[in-house]
Amino acid sequence: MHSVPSTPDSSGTPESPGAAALARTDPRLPLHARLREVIAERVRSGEWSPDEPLPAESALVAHYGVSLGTMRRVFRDLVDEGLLERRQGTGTFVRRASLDASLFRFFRFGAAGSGFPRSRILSAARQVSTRTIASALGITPGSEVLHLHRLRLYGEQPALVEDIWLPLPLFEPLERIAADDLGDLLYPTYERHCGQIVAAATEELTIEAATAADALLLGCGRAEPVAVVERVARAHDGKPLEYRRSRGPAHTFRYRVDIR
Amino acid sequence: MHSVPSTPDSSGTPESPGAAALARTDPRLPLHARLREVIAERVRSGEWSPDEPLPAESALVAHYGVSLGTMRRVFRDLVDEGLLERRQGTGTFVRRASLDASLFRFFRFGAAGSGFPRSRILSAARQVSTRTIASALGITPGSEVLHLHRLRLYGEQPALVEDIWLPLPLFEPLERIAADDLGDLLYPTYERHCGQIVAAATEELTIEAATAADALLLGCGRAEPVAVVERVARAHDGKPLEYRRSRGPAHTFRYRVDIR
DNA sequence: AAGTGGTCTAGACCACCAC
DNA sequence: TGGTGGTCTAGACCACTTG
Repeated sequence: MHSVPSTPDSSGTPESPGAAALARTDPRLPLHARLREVIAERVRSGEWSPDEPLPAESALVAHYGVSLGTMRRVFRDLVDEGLLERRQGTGTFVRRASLDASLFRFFRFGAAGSGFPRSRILSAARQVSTRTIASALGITPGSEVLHLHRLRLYGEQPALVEDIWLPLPLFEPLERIAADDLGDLLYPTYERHCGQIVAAATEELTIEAATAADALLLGCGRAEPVAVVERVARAHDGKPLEYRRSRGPAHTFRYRVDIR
Repeated sequence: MHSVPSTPDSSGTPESPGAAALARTDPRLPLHARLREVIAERVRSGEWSPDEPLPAESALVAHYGVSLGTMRRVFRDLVDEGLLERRQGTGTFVRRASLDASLFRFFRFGAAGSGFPRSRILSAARQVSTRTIASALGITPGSEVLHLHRLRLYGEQPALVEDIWLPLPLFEPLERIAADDLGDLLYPTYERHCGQIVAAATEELTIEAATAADALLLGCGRAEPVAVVERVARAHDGKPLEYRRSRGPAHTFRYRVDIR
């Protein structure tokens, strides 16, 4: 028997189609780490939409010429990383984040408003970016951004005041949508009208005194403490998509962390 | 499911020594999940100290009669869970948490105090537990607890006021230690003198107005907003070990979260 | 040098889901 | 029914740490 243990490369042995991509990665890394980067790069490039499954693991195993165990290790890492999700019997999918609900983990409101909060867009207009906004969005100061100002309420109870800034060439389609049609959830709107998928975010919590304008909108006293959540939302490739500043009365603020 | 085809139970075939423990788990679960619970239970029972390695994976593979791949899956899950840590060439160890530094992720102080904060114990005394304390510690209201009151400072700058409650039969040894000898870090002290290892914690952040006493200690105005961090620290088996309430000036508060 | 965990492979069978 | 991911096994070799 001519056992073929390792597919020696001597003659014109046809390599796996994906071998070239693997060869471009750091050869000092373990194979699973190298393959993980290759797959992650394909995901970040937007090659697969969150609605279409990736090729089956068996197909990718053949494509890259690795074993099933290695391929599964790659997938498990990417799932842990939050890039993918797997559904048995269905396939492997690019994960689409659902961050809109997350903000409300920070605030507790009268149990009355158990449902989802409504949004009222107070204004939507072009604006020249300040240094802070430009820095958050990774753009050059002075370039134009779209600015949304909105109020979120539970029933008639004001809960949060938000300012949202979006880099402008990218989010131009939103300008042609009536403020009332933007919907309560913005991220699906970003995806539908601008093709931008929010995949991750960084939030920073601080405490400040309410401005006169915010106090009026929130129905709290002037200079009363408010909790401020600053969020930068990003695409899979890390590109900043949104800079958001949300304020809510400090007495409604509560946040839980579990430490390992 | 996934009945193990090998090792039929027909004759007097000697089963693996660990088979009995596995048999006590829910047979509908995958083998790796069942074995994970068995190992986790042994860890939580305190069978291994954080300084002694667990048996090598080869030994456990033989003991439980599972394959190496399954054993490794179990270990990887337990590492992800934060229960264990593995060091190549050295062994697998019960993880000991290092939570003392974590509190200071919540607060930013003058970059001056770049080092570690000092602790000044203001008082240490027995106390009858209130309902709140008893509920946090999972003990019956009215039972005795040890109460520590301390101030943490960067240089001469007050940073945090803390109240710490410890269930009393357990932490009695601390009463015989001079307040000045408790040290800046309490968790190593708990381990050394009471044999209690803190493995996890839950923290809850809220915003309140400073009490007169706290304002005095923190050097801030009366009724100024303060950030409150309430922590329940637990052993590996989930038993509450400590209830802690830390307050710091709101303007020094800052917290970052990364959302997948 | 011996023992530990880390990587990788090959192949079998099972459970779930959609068509 | 066919294809997907999930589980489990067996065994080889490598890399790291310690004595």
